[in-house]
Amino acid sequence: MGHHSCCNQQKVKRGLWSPEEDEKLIRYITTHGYGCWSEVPEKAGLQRCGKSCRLRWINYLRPDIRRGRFTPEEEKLIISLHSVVGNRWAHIASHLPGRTDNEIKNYWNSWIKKKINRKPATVTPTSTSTNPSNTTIEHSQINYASNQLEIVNNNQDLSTRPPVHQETLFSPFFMFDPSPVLDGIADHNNVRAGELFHEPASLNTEPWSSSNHHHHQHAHHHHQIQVQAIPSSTTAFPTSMGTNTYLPPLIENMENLVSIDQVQSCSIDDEGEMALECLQRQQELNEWVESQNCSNFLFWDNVEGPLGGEELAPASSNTLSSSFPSSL
DNA sequence: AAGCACATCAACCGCAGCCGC
DNA sequence: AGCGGCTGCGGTTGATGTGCT
Repeated sequence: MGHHSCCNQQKVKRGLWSPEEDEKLIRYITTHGYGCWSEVPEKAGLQRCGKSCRLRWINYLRPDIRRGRFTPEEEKLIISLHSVVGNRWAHIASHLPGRTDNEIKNYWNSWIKKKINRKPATVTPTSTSTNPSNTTIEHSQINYASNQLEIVNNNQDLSTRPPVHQETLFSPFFMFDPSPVLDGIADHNNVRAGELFHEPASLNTEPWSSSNHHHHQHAHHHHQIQVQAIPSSTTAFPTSMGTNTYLPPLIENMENLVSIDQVQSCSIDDEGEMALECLQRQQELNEWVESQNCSNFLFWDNVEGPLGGEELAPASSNTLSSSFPSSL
């Protein structure tokens, strides 16, 4: 096997990250950004390869990470998106604010295992449902009851079925109706339900100097941190992160950071869809942000309750302990 | 209490694609 | 055009946690 090409240097540490390493990485990123990941380990004083640093940051340390159990709504979204795009975890993650592709992938794999194990019991003749909310999920039928998800496949496993209909790729909300759950949220936040998912999804899911459309991003975003100040008086980090108790001095600088993608993004994907709808959404988002006094770009804190946020890991203890498994 | 099986999740690996030279 | 460096992605592994017997 051997190490990755970027890790050929002497004594590159592997395995779980220690709290000290995390602190070094956070401290470096918050003060310098990460123009070139290959330079990060050296400059941050880490015996890690750049790839490992990037992974650690993206999957664990970045401030907008959302941890804890997936809510039923997130599960629905994952299922819907997976039925459309297949195992494109990064794409799916781009629609789930604060969730990482790794997390979704892990979730799906473990979930699929359960499905496979339970498969004989889950097959029901409900695939003829006329419920319009399910009509675009062509080969599967999803039942939701007591947070138990049931997928009934028509002779094909979701995990192996190829993506369908690229034109529906970015319209997950056309596949099911989130309104019963989200109405309250929309009312509360003066935002339409669709926006609630759509906008933050494109806002948060990639690190500051990155974007979802990796095919064209490198030259545009590397070697600089796109920074815009948010007139924020409160922390921009999910409380569920527990960062308030972990590294308060280190995250101070980050509160006012938001990528140009977060401001401009409209899920411009490599498939190149969006344009007018995107621009409209951007404008709506800007207006909404202004109307909200820009207190926060992370909606999830606000919607935590209605969306089943009680299922999220309790802020401090759980998150902290899981943040540093090596310290346990 | 001990041992085992299973579940979860952080991290690694290899590859693809892009860019600059 | 070819090469090397870099990033991002998806598949996979391995350590740890948890529940059951």
